[in-house]
Amino acid sequence: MSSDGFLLPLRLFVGFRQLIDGVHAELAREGHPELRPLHGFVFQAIGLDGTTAVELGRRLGVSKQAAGKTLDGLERLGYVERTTDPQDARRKLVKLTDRGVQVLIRSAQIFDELRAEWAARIGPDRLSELEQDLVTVTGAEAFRLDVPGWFGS
Amino acid sequence: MSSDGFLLPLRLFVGFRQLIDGVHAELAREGHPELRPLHGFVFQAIGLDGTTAVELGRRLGVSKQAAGKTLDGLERLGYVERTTDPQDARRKLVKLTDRGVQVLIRSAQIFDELRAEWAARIGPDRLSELEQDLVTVTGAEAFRLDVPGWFGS
DNA sequence: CTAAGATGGTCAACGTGGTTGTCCAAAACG
DNA sequence: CGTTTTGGACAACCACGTTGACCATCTTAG
Repeated sequence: MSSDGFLLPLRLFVGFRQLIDGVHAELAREGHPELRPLHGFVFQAIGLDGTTAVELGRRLGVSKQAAGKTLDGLERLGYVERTTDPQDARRKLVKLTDRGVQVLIRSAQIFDELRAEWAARIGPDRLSELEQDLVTVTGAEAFRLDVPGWFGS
Repeated sequence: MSSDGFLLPLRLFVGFRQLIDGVHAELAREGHPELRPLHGFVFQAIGLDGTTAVELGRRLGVSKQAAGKTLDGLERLGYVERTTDPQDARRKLVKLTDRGVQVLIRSAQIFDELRAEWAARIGPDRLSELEQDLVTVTGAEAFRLDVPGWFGS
């Protein structure tokens, strides 16, 4: 049985999904039930300094239109706001609202908590090794947000 | 900077994606360019014994309709065939064609090869530990195929 | 044995997400 | 200046998953 090689991607994904689901379950409990797994990465990509739709698309590896649509949703939910750039009338600066910043901070905290749970189960040293090994193996590749289209047909 | 906790899910996903992309790049090179990341898991779930659409949906954590649609695509591509069950006229048995079985076997081989590359980079012991730790942490949770809907809004 | 319920499959409608193509206004550059 | 590039938005399109409904068939209870 060569299921050895198959175990690895499976477990990587299950681990990923458990962490993401864990964060969003807690966020939902704290008043943010509308947030989807995708949104966490968008928040992260926007950051505290804000960006533009085009730049966001670049960071996430999707088209500017896709990034724009996602921002539309986040804006409707009140996590993001667009302002015009006084220096450049073409650009619209996208910034997190207070509510958005709160989520970003909370997400980081919850991720840390979940990481601590992992550390408690396998030991902090093993977890550090695991992280280090993943970085070594995967290199500098960035996160791509086009998961739906990538995964599906 | 609490990016520690955020590093973990990111790297898990990047690793997952690199493995999946690696397999499908190679499969594409070998005459299966139409296959999508999703399909590998479907093949695995169908297995050498075959199943039905409903059962497939159960295994993958999606509705029977979604499973049926995916099978439609795979059938059109010639990787799967449906036959009627002589014991039960309601059921349609889904089995991999020869071409489908080939892909399943090749996928396993390529996963093993990619795993070997990882082992070469971080050492076989560290890789085994990594796998073991992931299993310990993630438990018995199954793979869910509803990634597009799960991830997106 | 028949009637009621459960099960397998398919069709249709809907919502979401991403993509390409097109267009326009504002900047940058020659 | 005029031309090219850039940021943004609109539209059409396709893929995937979901729920709801419907039908045929098997199972089971009265």
